[in-house]
Amino acid sequence: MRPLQARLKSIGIMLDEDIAILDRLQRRTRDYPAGCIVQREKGRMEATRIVVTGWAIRFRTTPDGHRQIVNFLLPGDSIGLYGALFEKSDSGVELITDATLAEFPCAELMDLFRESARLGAALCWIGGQDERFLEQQILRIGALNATSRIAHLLVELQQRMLAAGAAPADAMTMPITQKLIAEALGISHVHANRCCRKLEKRGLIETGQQGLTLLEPTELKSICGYQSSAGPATDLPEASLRRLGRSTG
Amino acid sequence: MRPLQARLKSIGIMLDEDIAILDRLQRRTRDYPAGCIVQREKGRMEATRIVVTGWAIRFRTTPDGHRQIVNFLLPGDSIGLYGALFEKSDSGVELITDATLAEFPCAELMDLFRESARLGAALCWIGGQDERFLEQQILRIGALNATSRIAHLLVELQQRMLAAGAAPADAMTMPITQKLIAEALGISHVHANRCCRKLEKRGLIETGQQGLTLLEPTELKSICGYQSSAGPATDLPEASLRRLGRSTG
DNA sequence: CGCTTCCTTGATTTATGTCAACGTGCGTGG
DNA sequence: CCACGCACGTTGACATAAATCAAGGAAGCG
Repeated sequence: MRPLQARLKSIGIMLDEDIAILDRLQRRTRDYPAGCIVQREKGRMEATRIVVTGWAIRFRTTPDGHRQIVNFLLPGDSIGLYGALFEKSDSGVELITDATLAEFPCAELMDLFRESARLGAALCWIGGQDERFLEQQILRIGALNATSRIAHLLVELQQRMLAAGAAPADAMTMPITQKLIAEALGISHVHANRCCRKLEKRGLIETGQQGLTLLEPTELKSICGYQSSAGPATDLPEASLRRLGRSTG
Repeated sequence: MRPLQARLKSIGIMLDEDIAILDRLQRRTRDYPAGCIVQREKGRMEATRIVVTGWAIRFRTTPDGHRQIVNFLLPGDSIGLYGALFEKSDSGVELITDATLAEFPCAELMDLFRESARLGAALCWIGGQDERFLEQQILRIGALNATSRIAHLLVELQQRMLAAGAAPADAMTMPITQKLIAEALGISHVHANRCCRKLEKRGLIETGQQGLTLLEPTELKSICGYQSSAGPATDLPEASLRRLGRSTG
């Protein structure tokens, strides 16, 4: 199953017909190589895209050339979900691995809203989750020290991989470099390296050529005081579910 | 005119009937004193609220007691816009001035989506803007030094006041303390004070008992490399406007 | 009047940035 | 095949931004 469907299925309101609609929406996919800029900063948003496989980053650049990663995009995440509502994007999107993206015109998304109120709500829910990820990022950068920031980020990414349907074993290894960690967390890559080495020496993570591996997620959580956000299964209020079920017709 | 209407009117798709609907949605208001916690962290979201007058903060707290402000809420901003989609809120909301809030059940918002596709899109647009504010906040905290962070925050808040319909003169003074600035930008209040004093001595801002005043917004922008996001007037693509106009019926 | 909150400033410590150098793997092109 | 450049990781020495500790002043408020 595609990761978007996996995420939405976990909130418990998806019917088979909804899954079919989502399959249709993502029928056109395209492969891109790592390093590809899928969305330019201040550029037009032409299409809505959904990450099917691979990882990407959403970033912004300051006038002095400093690049800040605002969020990582994993399978199941959207690029330009509100594309129909905004002429331009403030942030850019770059692929950090080879990736497969599902692409469709922004307008098709609005048709989907008409077709199924449940799905419309589900996609708003995705958007709301994005906002939570940004809040988590602010918490990390604003309130934690460098080592805790790294632990916090790694734990969040793992949770998100699991939510997108990755097998628990696969969700331990992620295709990120120390440089990316540094750019995401507002620290220098030298300092990021030192903190990573510290975590590695404590046996909490492992770095290899294909990425970074979490060895002790539980301990990582404890050193950064990670608070998991409200679980998806219990998150959608029952009253809303019934409402949406009715209005679909 | 209420600030929410002012913000939406500036994007150019509001008809008189839409304004009337928004007026009706905000017919029930309630006054709260400064310091009031309107939404508890990890608490249930009972209602959707819109700030009519006054300022608030959205915050999160780490296990070690550090409070991080993730966003400021100004007149026209929403609290719990996606209330129907999430059982609990991850962040808390506290009023930093006396405030008037419009309150209505989350479900009423979904009725509104059915009533006017234009308004539904407009409210998604508000949600999308919130996301941009969070991205700005990440950029500030992650990529700028303390003084620039302060300048950047102040400029953004002023822009947002203007967008909500404040008179240009009023948009110069904001009801925030140095402690709040520190909590928002991830710096100590002592350091925030030193940076503020530096800006004050350069004649860029002024601090008085009723708040902080921007004297030289232009220069503040230049010292932090502030990039204004795409303007609202040109932001909603024409194609979407026409689409929405039709589907309203 | 005492309490609280906010602002202010100085002295000192600490976390993190910067600069510099070097190793490794890896793809590219000769 | 080798030589080369390039991106990434690693480590040390040093510089600096910012945190912490400490103390006090001013304004609001019961």
